[in-house]
Amino acid sequence: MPAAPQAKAKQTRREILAHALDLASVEGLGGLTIGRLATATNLSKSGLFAHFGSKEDLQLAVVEAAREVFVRKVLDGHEDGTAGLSRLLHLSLAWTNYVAEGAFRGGCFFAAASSEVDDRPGRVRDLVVRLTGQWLAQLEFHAEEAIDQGQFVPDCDAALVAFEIHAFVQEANWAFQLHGRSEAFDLARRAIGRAIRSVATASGRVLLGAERFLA
Amino acid sequence: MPAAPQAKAKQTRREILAHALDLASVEGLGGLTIGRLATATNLSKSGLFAHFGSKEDLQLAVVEAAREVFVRKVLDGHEDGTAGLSRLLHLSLAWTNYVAEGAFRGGCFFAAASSEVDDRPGRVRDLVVRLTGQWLAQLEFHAEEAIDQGQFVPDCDAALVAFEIHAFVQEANWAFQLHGRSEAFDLARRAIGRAIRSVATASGRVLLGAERFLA
DNA sequence: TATGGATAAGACCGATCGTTCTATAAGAGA
DNA sequence: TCTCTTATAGAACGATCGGTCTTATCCATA
Repeated sequence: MPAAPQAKAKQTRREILAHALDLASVEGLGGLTIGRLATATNLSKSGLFAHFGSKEDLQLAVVEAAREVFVRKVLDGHEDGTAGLSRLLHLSLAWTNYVAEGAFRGGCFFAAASSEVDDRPGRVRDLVVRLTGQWLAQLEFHAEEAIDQGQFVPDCDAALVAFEIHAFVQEANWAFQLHGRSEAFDLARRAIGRAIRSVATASGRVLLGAERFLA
Repeated sequence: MPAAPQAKAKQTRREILAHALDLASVEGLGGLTIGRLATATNLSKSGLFAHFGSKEDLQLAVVEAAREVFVRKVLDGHEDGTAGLSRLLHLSLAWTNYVAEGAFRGGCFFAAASSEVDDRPGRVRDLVVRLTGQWLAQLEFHAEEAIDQGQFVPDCDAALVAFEIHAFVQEANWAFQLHGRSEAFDLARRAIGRAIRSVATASGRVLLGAERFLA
């Protein structure tokens, strides 16, 4: 067993994870079979298996890889100075676009993973809980920032705003994956705009006025 | 093969489906294994299998059974004369309560089934698509009724209102199943109230005033 | 060029999957 | 009581699962 993996193994591992991400987003983390993944990567089952100690470790690596894609596509480029309402709005729309563009064939990876692991305690579930919880907390944090900056009304519930935004994007993903309703992403954008506008102050509305995507 | 199943078989079938519903809501439609279901019902694998021609037929029967539970717990008692806004609100809250009360151990059956079948074409997927689509259309229909009755503003988008309500309940189910946040159902109720209130006319607001659960 | 650790293949394990086949209890009608 | 249908059991099938073990092929360095 390699204590420190070499360069070539690292590369193979990356290729495996790329296929694994695609497969898992469609078939789910459970349907991600070592045999099928080996076929997809032109490797033998045992050859592939050697890169991960167990199926659980493979699943953990896949979730981690999915997180990296999410960070790259949604968070990167949004770490500049903007804060509060503007940041919340941009993050929400970037997230909507990322789901709409189909980064994963099977739709939002974490949405698919969530319902699969929620009844199955273990390290995979713990990781999914942690990552999705962090994202939700980030939305809520920016909503609180917006309150502090007077962009949202003082009695606005930041947790409720985060709840609503998160709900809209997940709903759009559901409607598109199950019903093929691509217009659901537009509904999500409008719903996000409505939710934010409904708690925005006059000064907040000034920022909103400059934004597209709002009903 | 029985052309017309007898009374005893009917009863056994019901008992099987009761266990199957419970198992499938937790493990998913795919995790619903004939072997485990046989163990749970104290039947032999083949004895159980004889009641359904195939696993697909078993899954179809399970989805149908889930629909019956949904109808009984959410729709029944709401078929009286009320219409429009009042009906929409009552249905939405009844749905929220039904999910919150945990009719199924694994949370909303159709939410779990959705993400499992959305990438797997077949009769099971078609059925889930049809049933969830009907429910969403029903919400939208009542929103349109509310517009026609002057309870919602004329330029209100009924599809958007249905989208938002559906999103909130599914989000609450997700937050509770994955994060154990039982307060998510309260967030859903408040969000539903906010969404409805934001498109209600003065006459619609009169109806809303009489309702609890609104932020 | 020889050697040694990293990388992969291939055969195999027991378990479980959906499914089929055959045999056996149980109940109703003659 | 005999018979015929129905309801269930039991054994077995090929396939596939996650995982292990042994063997072969690289490639870098000495």
